[in-house]
Amino acid sequence: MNEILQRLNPDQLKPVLDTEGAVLVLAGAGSGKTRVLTSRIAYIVEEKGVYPSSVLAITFTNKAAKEMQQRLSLMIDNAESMWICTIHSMCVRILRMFADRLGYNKNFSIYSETERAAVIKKSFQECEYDDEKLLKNVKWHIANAKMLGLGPEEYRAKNADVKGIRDICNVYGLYCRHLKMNNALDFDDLLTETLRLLSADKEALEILSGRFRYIHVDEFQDTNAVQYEIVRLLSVVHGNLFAVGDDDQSIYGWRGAKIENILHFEKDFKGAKVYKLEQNYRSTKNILKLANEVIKNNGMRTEKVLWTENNDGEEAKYFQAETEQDEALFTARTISDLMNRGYKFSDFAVLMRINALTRSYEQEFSKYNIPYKVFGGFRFYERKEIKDLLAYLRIINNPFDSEAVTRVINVPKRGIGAKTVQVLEDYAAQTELSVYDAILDLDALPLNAGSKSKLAAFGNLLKNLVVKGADESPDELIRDVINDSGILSMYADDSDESINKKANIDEFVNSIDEFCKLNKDALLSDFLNQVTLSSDTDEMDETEYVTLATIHSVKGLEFKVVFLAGLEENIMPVSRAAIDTNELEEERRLMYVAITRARERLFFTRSKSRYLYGERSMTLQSRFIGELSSLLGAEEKPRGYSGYSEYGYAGAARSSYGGYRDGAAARRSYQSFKDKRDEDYGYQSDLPAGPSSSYSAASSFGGAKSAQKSAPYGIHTVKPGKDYSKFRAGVKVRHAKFGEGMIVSTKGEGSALVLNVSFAGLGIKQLSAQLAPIEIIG
DNA sequence: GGCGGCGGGATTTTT
DNA sequence: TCCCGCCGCC
Repeated sequence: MNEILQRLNPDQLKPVLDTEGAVLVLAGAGSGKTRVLTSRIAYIVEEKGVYPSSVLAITFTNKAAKEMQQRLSLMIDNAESMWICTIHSMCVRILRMFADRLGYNKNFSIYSETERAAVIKKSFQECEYDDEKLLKNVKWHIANAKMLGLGPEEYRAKNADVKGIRDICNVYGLYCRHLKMNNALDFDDLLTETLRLLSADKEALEILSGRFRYIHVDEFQDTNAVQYEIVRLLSVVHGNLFAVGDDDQSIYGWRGAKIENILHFEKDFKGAKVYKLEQNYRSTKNILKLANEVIKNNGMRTEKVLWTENNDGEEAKYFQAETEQDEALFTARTISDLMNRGYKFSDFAVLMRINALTRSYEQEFSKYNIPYKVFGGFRFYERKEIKDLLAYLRIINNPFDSEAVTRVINVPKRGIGAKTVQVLEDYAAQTELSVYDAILDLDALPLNAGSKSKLAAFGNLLKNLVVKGADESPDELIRDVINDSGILSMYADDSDESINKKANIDEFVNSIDEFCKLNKDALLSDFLNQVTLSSDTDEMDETEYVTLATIHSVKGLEFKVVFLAGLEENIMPVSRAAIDTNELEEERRLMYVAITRARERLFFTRSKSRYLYGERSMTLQSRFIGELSSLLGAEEKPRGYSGYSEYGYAGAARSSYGGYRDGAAARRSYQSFKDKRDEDYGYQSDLPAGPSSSYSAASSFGGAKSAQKSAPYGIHTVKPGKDYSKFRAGVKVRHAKFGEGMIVSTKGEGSALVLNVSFAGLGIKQLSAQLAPIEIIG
């Protein structure tokens, strides 16, 4: 134990030893708040004799939870009996414990944003509204009401002056009814229902607050009103609440997070003690200076100035590109340069405000054979083919889930169309049963014989699956779903799209296998909950790749080298923030979060023109660059590309994948995936070696590219001794992506040989002979 | 009821 | 640019 405490500085030690009552730690970025949290938990268990099972720790992501659990299991016994999870996971566990008291079946479905939107739309149409503007309004208000924890009636009462509030709340009410009928909860319901349980059911509150004697909340600045209330209720008896947060890092205001939770902590919890951590262990002095410089422009914050004993480090660089390709190219080359100086791919992150900016990076990184992974944006589980399979699983888990039933009633095509579905839904609504019940109650339905027989077949399919669900494990069930539903018949042709989708399905099956292996005796509902509550950063692993991510998704993470891309007005800050001080301040906090992710080197980039939303337009430099101008080092001039002498990096030859995206891929082993792929889809198992060929293989694979966890980058070897002397002006080449072209000039020699190649319709591209996916033709 | 073609709208950020 | 929804024809 002493060993653990000795690793803390005096500021960190104080809150760790202050074990009783309410404690708030204002922890600046990189000040070791995770260490404080884990040390404190270890301390109360080891020194104060607190049972691990009395400990609750709420984290912001599943990844953080997993890491904390791992660290603690090294420090103390019985760490697995602690509840360390996100607040949503915690609520799921609580709700399952008390589901019957709330009128739910404990196998309730959890609806993500997609399902929510679908049900809202359905409710909207059932109310016979058709004004598109009203629909948008409804969506906004439902989200708002949920954030505040208000039901339809309460919300209407509180917003009587809002135009169209009647219509809005009609739809909202119907939406709630649908979810209830489907035995489903959306993300917000998980919170509000838990809160309802805790405030209405004294016994439940007693049981829970009796169990959790010591409550810890990480990223406290990002708790919203409902979450705050849950935490408050849980700790009201003993008052042992330990909250860690940083108001400067509050970036979820749009999701209802309230900085006030931090700012008013002392008022809300009488006798609360507040500690500040301002020493940063992560970044260089130069990086911290920038962080402090930006954030001081915000008005509403607790005064804090980060300092460090670390070195000055490199000055941050600012690069203004002409186009987004240039911007990505600069980054790709800088990464290549730094790779020669001992950095690893996993040391780099390119951070951006919006997902839409990743494209040019994906292209350039592929060209340069820089492996990357995209976080944020479309998740693996959001793909249509995966959602379809998930819907089948959801039905098995919870047959009342009519949303899932209607989703797959005609997937694959069974000749059951919208009209038939309408009849089923009408019947379900009248009888207050589910669509599943309606299908099994065919005789009562006003349908012709043809439709009935089709429905009967579908009903049998579902019934059999549900029966199997009673005693099969998730990995067996998914195979039943695939076999019995005949879903693969949809992707029987050999188009790229079908191959891609089948590969995704394959990965999905693998992910279930892995889940079952990791969690013995796991139930289907455990898997489904995990899937809906996981984010793609949860899937980050030790593999070597560059991280392409939104700033939001890298909260809590750190990288040696950070590129902050797209520093332009209307992107960062995003356009609407220009007119609203609160929003602008949140954008500035985003900037602060982004800067403080960097440990050693920081690059700011922007493009003077950008292709966005289908058109190219000129951009304006971000105001945040202006706020930093006094500190920014010599601007990196766009100097053609002649300034870069190094085009390769040591070890590039080992990398043969162009890059891969999608989070779920990370868990699958490359080898098993490859084998499977080869036998199932008739792939050549021996891809021609070398960057060019494997790049094209990767690109044709679209989203299914798999991380190579078990055999990283060593799988394909580069064609030995590429003969660079053949790359001369006038020679025709074929590029994996650009097609045929002709070399117009060359520069450098050996592995540093650079080619200017002219492609029809694309103009002249500059390519590395060693790395670019090109080959000589004719 | 299925399917192809066309037109309009969209892009903040996510548990 | 891409995706989705709608419409009209098979």
